[in-house]
Amino acid sequence: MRLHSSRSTDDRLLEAALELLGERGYEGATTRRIAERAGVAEVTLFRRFGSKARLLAEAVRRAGADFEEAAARPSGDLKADLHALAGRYLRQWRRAGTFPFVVAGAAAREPELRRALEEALAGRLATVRAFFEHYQRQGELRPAPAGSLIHAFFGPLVSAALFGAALEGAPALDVEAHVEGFLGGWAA
Amino acid sequence: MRLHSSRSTDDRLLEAALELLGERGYEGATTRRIAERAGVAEVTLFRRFGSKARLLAEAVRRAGADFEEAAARPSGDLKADLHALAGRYLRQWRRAGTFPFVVAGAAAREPELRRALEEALAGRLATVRAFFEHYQRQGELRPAPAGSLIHAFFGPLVSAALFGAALEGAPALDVEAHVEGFLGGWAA
DNA sequence: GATGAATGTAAGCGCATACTAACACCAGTA
DNA sequence: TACTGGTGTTAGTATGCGCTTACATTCATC
Repeated sequence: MRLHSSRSTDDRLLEAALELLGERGYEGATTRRIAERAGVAEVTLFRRFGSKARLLAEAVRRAGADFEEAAARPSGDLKADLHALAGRYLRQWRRAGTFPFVVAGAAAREPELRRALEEALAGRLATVRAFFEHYQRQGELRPAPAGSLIHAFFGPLVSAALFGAALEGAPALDVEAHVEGFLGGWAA
Repeated sequence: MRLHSSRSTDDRLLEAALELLGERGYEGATTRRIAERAGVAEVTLFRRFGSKARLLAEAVRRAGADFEEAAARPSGDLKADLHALAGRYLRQWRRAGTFPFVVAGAAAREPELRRALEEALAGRLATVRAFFEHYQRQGELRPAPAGSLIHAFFGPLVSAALFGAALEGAPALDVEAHVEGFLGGWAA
């Protein structure tokens, strides 16, 4: 399969797979529905990706790469960077809906998915870690372990997105206040 | 169904459902497997709960109640309370594995599950909110919106648990440092 | 010892799933 | 013209799903 990559067919399948993963979960993203949404015959899906598992793993890898593009590159102005980061991050989670939870849940029992997820997360993590370490070297952040900074800054964004997606009256996160609180706790 | 509640049968079904939800996801938690693990005939499951959806919703409600028991009751010593809270919370998430993500993902397409999840979360949320508001009244925490405090404190715990469950080399969370950072940002 | 509630056993229904086989079409290239 | 690679169409397969029906068994209470 995937002899000469006919890009647009693969693209449409991957995109449809991504959408349906978020909307319907792993088992709900059936090969029929994916093919239908992509405007392609079901058999084409199998011809090009071999199996549902490989298609979905590939789709997750691609979603990870998209996420990566918006990653953290220090500009020199820590506070401005944090604001921009938080905004972009929240927007991505909001657009993703339940997708990350579906994938995290399914990854436990789908080895191909798990590998794709680990790759995607590891890439993101390295970028973010480098971001914080940069500002530690500049002396603007305390020399705490990068893990602490990462969780202190991204954790509240994650929980706001998670509870926002799952619960109607979830408590809101004020980005302004969050950045202030983070700097209060971790600025040098 | 559920005429005279024969507790142990229901209990075993609910427990098995909870385990399988975490291990196999919503669709992977089949009625046959749940019944087998509970040591009960499949038909008994339907006689007592009527449908798979109702059984799983009930199981989620129960998991929420268990979580609730360990909830926050202010002792007067803020720092000690935060430590205890963080420890208990992390332990619960760790034991839960991917269960919360499975539920969050499935809730989007299973209305009964969604209602159960919303109930469980709303209960938890109220307790936690009361905890922070107590210490605000004592003048030990800044008078920020409760949502900001909740996300600032629990967010890092959630992200640590999430990435810990999904990724081998996830960055660790130092609870000690986390509480320090939180107080640095939000203590009055 | 009869009653009735809770459970078990066995068989199966209708349906959707992931995936395959066989064959037809069509565009671009040699 | 002939070939070839990508796709579509149609019709499957085997499997597992949620759920039901009919009948048998256990066991405490009256």
